[in-house]
Amino acid sequence: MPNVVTRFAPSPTGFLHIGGARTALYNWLFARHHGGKFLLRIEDTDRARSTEAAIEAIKSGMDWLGLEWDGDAVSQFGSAERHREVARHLLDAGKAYKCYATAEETAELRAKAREKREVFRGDMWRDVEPDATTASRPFAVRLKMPRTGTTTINDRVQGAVTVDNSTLDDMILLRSDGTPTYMLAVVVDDHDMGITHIVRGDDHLNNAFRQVQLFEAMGWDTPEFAHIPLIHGPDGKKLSKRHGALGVDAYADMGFLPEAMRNYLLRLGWSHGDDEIIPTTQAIDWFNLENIGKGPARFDFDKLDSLNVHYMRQLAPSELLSTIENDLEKKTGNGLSGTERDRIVKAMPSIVDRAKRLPDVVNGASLFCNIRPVSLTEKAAATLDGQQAMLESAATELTAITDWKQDVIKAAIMSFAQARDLKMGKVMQPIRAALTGGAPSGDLIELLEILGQKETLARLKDQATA
RNA sequence: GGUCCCUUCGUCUAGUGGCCUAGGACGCUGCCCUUUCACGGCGGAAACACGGGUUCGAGUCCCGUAGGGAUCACCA
Repeated sequence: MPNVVTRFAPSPTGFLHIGGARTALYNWLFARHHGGKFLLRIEDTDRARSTEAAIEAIKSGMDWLGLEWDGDAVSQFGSAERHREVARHLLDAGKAYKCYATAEETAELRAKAREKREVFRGDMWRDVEPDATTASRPFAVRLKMPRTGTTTINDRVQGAVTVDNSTLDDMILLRSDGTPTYMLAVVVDDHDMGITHIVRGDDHLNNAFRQVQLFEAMGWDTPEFAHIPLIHGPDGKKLSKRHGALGVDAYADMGFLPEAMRNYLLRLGWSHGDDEIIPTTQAIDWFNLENIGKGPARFDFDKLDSLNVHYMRQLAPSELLSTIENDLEKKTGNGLSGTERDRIVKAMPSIVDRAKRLPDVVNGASLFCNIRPVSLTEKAAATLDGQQAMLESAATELTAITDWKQDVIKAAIMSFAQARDLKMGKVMQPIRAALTGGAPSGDLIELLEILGQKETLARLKDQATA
């Protein structure tokens, strides 16, 4: 398939939500798979609702996801003159006409038609000759839709979908203030930008039939369409803010890795046999339009989490550390020292073992920083209550160790417990509480070793004297 | 309401008429490992929306019913 060109065309009225992110991903994947181009076009023809902040949010969301677009992002509004020119051309060719009805009149007629259960085509001026009374009035430009026959789209996802032309309305191309509508703008832009494949949400499927008519009126080739099903919330209803209708930046903040997000979004509505773990390079290799599912999919945080766990474990300890470093320093309030860094890298495998999201890693890693005095949870405080003397002598026991290694430490603690006729748990639990303050932590002996004798003793003594 | 689309375990899905006593993943769950938390290992429960056809044979094809969704702007 030569010269594939796809595009992602969001309207800048908010952040890049999860559905848009998936649409962008599919477009990107398809283009990369075919060695084609992936373009970004901002659909900002609605001046009132478009904001610069939203444009930035969309771009940064795509950056985070690693969806690089080719060339500069295009502003649809910037081509308004070209859109008007096309409308004029259609007018001259008799394929469009001037409609002098006001917005209010139109709304009224529409309501009536609906009451009578008739299709509203908006064609009240279609066959009326303009006369002296209309000459000075503002007008909208409408496309003359065919009245007979059918239009069928061979959608790459939905299959062949046919609609009666009689249900198509004479859509507005130019508003009465002379500005182009989205319907006109998309078609013109998609043609001008040489888009070969339009991959978008299936909320646009109905629009596609009308857009096809516009392509044909201009004598342009119609691109291939692929309308992908929408993403729903966990309850099967439309995504709301309560669910996952957050910006992708929110997912970044929650501590998901972009690679995990890509894998999740890819599998949400697309499949490749039984494969679940599909890194991006593999995805580019495999992606196609045919394997996109037809039904809407629900968003599921658990599955996203499990993918996130997988990709966190894929990262080398030092890589993971550098991705959380900023957050870690924010948490501890200090820059990372060399020893702290060494401890964290050493402990990383066990930290990651019990982490689902990046903040879990941050918390786990923070235990290996110099964070004295350790702040205690209520539970930890209760565990420590009355154990001061025991901790004191345990610390003394540990001070005697000259070879600070796990097996040596373990042996020391065991003999310490035995000598006092204490169960291991009775010794381990207070030590853990003193060292971690009650934060989730891994193997205690390993923690001691990595923390080092000095820091361990210091933390123990903090609680022993408390 | 009109038009269009969709319907396999709780969720994401495999399945393109016989390989399906329906497979995988997440989640749930039993056991094992673990003198701590988790990880891990081995198991388990769990679905073809319903009703008619077509066919030697249907999750797979057709029709109907039900349910869900999208859309019906001088928004995009």
